[in-house]
Amino acid sequence: MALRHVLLTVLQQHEATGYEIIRDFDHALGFFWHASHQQVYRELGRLTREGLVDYQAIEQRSRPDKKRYRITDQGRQALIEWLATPAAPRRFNDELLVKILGGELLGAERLLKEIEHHRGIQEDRLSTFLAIEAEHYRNRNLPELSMEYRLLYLPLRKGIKTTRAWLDWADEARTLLKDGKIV
Amino acid sequence: MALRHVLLTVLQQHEATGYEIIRDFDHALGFFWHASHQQVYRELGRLTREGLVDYQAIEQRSRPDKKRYRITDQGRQALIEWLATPAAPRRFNDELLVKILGGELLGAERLLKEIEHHRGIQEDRLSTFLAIEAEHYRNRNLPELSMEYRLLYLPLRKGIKTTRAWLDWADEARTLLKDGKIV
DNA sequence: TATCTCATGTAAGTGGTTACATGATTGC
DNA sequence: GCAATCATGTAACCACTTACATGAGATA
Repeated sequence: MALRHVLLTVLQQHEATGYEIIRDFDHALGFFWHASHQQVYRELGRLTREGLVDYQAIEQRSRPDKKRYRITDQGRQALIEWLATPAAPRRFNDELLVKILGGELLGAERLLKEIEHHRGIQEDRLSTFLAIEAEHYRNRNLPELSMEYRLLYLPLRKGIKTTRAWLDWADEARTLLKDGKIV
Repeated sequence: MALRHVLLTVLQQHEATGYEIIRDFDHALGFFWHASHQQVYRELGRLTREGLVDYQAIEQRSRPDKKRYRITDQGRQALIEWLATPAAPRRFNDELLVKILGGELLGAERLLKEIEHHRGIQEDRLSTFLAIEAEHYRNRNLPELSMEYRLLYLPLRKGIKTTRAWLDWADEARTLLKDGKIV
């Protein structure tokens, strides 16, 4: 039930339409949260019914009306309560590791190929992160930036560090698989 | 729909009861996959109905009968097909990072406290991983170990590297938050 | 006396994915 | 002419969590 808190957090920073939030999930927000547009619209509907957000309808020609959402006092209250309760540690399921467990059936060569495929994706991620860092944060005084920007720096740093750790692990995996030490 | 493939992978290595698999999820398997006992029993039921696994009932006094599951040829076939199709890259949702985004409302001090709380958990994880590595893998020739053990080494290494990256990030976060550069 | 381990399940609810639906405007 | 962008939604399905249920034997 954390999506609602993501939405409240975003709306606490600035008003937004569902469409805009969804766009954010494909960009900056997407580095640490994913949600489909169906989820976002549904949750915004619920939050409205429960009085945690409200919206101003903006008429448009030849398009569905925009709904510009705002957090309400009640919503801000709920957000503060959530922020104050410690998050449960995340457990995550990693398909690639399962495939490694099944590696005997697949064979070292095909396993390596799969890992290399993911390496490509991770390398792209890292370049994206580094480009954002170079453009927005390097050679700048953090206190000069808006609070919203500053708060995004820690997630970005986390992305950089964990992606590097992943690539580092992939190097090691490659060595162990190529030497036939594992499969 | 990947839980079924985890179950097939485990059963491909050796026969097991649902109970035993659940126990594994709390131990070695748990480092990269989590599933509740309800999920496991239900999925084993489905796999049986679909003919991908079968089981031998073992009568017991004063306890529910054990069901010792085996993978079938059809199941092995399904597993091979799944192994051969590349996994989609994982996207994951990180509550802690959302809280950082909402950090303005919470304040740097409470944010730090929350991060320290998670640090404790991650440090425990790392010690566990290192203990397992020391006991089972360090100062050993990998090829001497059973295939099953060897295959578990890569996930373990991944756990070690990513947990270290996490702790490393937490150090940085602490510095930035303490200096008041972020919040 | 209480908790843990063994060993299996059902039921209800929430969260998330996939597919379907509409329709004008802008850029290649 | 075709795809992408803007802007919203419904419906069906699947995954996962939480709570409830049983009951003996072993250990503290």
